[in-house]
Amino acid sequence: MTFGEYIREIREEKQLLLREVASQMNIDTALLSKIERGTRMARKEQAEALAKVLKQNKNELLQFWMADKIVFMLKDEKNSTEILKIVEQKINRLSKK
Amino acid sequence: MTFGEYIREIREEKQLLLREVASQMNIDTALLSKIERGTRMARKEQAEALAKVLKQNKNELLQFWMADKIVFMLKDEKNSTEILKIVEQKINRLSKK
DNA sequence: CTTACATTAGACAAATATTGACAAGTCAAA
DNA sequence: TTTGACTTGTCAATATTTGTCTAATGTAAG
Repeated sequence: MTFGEYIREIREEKQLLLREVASQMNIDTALLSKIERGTRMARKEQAEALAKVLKQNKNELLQFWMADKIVFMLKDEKNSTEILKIVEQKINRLSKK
Repeated sequence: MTFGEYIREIREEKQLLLREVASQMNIDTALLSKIERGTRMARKEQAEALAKVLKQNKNELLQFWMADKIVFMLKDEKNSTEILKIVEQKINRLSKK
């Protein structure tokens, strides 16, 4: 499930309209529609605004948002698993210091 | 070790000058210097050109290059490990399909 | 010290990419 | 057919990235 699918699900659970949520975020309805459908990437501030409007844990949603960005980078790579291993090693080394 | 550190090591092993490698890549010496020092990110084509000039395995170097980009995105995140887990799950699900 | 050459730093314009809004479109329910 | 929710395409404005130039710094040899 992508970030967009996720927030759409929450929005629908809460029975909110695109128009309502977008308005609270101070963005165009069309833009929110695109974010939910994945044709546009939310900016960090927008992800934060979404957490607020949809009453979600901000850090958790931001993690999801960031994960989405990385998945997007990797989605066309045939060696994505291998790349992730390298990343993990590097991150582990970084965090030790 | 970052991508830049890595290629600098190889270049020095081969006793090549920045000027020589940059010239073969058709870029300015200053730019290659920055790439090696990590103040600029190489573009994909430049990473490929480096593989060629330094006679490295292209796919391997590109993996390293991509890993570096992701590490760069995650380096300021406190929950990078958590984020990576989410990414892995998503990637695994994607590759199943 | 000077010279010569390698590398680096900073600033800039040009090229690219991202962003948000608008207008027009589809779609479904009434 | 009207209404309201959502979607799509396009565009100008803005922001970011890119590569180069010049000047600075480092360094080894004479």
